[in-house]
Amino acid sequence: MESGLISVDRWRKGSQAYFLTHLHSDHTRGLSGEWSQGPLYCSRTTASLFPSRFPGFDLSLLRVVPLSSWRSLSLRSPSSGSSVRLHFMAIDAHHCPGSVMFMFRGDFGCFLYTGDFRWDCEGEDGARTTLVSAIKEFPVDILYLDNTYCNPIYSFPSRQVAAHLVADIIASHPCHDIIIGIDSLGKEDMLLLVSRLLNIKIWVWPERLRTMHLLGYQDIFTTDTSLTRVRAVPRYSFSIQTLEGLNMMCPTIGIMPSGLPWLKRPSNGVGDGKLLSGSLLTASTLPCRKQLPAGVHQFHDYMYSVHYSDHSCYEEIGEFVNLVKPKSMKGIVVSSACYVEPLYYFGRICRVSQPPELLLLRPDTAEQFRAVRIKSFSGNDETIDKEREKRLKRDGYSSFKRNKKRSRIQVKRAKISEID
DNA sequence: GCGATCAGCT
DNA sequence: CACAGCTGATCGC
Repeated sequence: MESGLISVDRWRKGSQAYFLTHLHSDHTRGLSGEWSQGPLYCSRTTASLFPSRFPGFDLSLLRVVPLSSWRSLSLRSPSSGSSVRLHFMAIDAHHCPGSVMFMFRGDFGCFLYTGDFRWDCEGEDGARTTLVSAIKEFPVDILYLDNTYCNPIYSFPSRQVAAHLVADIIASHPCHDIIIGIDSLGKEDMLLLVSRLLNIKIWVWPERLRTMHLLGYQDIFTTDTSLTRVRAVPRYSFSIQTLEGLNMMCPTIGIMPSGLPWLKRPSNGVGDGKLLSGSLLTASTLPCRKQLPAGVHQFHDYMYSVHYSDHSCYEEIGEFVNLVKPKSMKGIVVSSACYVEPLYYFGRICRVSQPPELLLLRPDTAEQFRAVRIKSFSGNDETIDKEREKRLKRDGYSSFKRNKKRSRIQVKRAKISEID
C-alpha cells in the first residue's frame, strides 16, 4: 500500500487514518490526550477505555469499528491525488479486552494485520467464522503476523488450562492469602475462571476496578480486602521480598501468570521442559515442589509462576497461517528472543513460493537463531536504519562500547513494524 | 519545569 | 533470552 494513507499502531504524522489494535502501552506509545492528527479507528471496547486511559482525548476523533463487518472510507493518494477506497474489517484477536485484527482491502490488494493475537479460541468462535468467510471471498496477499513466539521452542498450554492451574494452586493452599500479578489490561478471563471455579470474589486495586466495570464485570471484583483472600495486584508491585514481608503477618503465596517463555528443549532427556502434558491435576493432588504439573513452576517457597500467554504459541501460529494461506507474510514483532521471519517456518504454506534466501538452514542452536534474527532484521527495515542514522547524528560517535550498547537497544525498541 | 525518551528491572 | 509495563534518570525545548 502507498505510504501516507493509513497507519496501524503507529502515530507519526502523515497518515489520513489511524488504526489501533489494542490498548497495551507498547502499541499506544505516542498517543495522548492531545491527539489531533486524524481519525482513530478501534473496537468498541477499546473506545470505552479511552477516556480513562487518555484524559482529554477528543472523542470526536474516535471511530468505533464493529466486529466482523466491512466498513469503508475514502482516502486521497498523496502521489496522484486520486481517490482511494479502503475497505476494512475488525476481527476479535483474543489478546486482551478490545483487541482486534484488521483486514484491509482495496485496489492495492488484501492485507491482514493481526496485531497481537492468541489463536486458542475454543468452541463457537465468531472470529474464526468471520475470518474463514472473509478470506474465502478476499484471499490475503500479505499477512502481518504477531510472531512473538514464532519458533517451535515456544510451546505452552491454552489459557483455559493455565487458568485451571492457577485455580489448582489456590485451592491447594486453603489457608493462604493469594496475590496474583496482573497488568492494567489483560488476563481477565483467567480471573473470571478462578472466581467461578472457587466461588470467590477477587480483590483488585481501585483503578483496575474501574476498568473492570467499564469492561462490564460488575460483581466479581471488589476493592474490599475483607471479602476475599485472593488479590490481583499490579505485577510490578510484588517480589519475593514483598512476599516474605507479607508472610510475617499472614501465610501468603504469589502467583505470576507469566508470558515469559518456557523453552521446550530439543527432546533428548527425561521430562525436559515439556509443557503440554495434559495432566491437569485436581486441587487436592497438587504435588510438592519437585513434581509440579507442566506449565507451573515454583521458584521460591512463596512464589509460583504459571505459563499464561496472551500471544499464540508456535503451534497456534502455524494453524492460523495454514487457515489464512496468505501469498506472503511479514512478522510485526522484531525483538523476540528467538526471532525468525515467519516465512522461515511457514513459507511453504503460502500460495506463492518465497524467495529462498531466508530459508538456508534450520537454526538449531541459540547462535544460529540469533544469526537468522539479525539477518532478517538488518535486511528489511529501512525505517530503523534511518532512525539510527538520525540518532547517531544527534549524539555524535562516542566510544565503541556506547555505540554497541545503543545498537542492541535499538533492536529492542524497534518492536512494531508498520504498514503504511 | 515539563513531556518525551531512555535505561533498568521484573 | 524476554511478556508488558512500571520507575527513575536524562534529554530537549
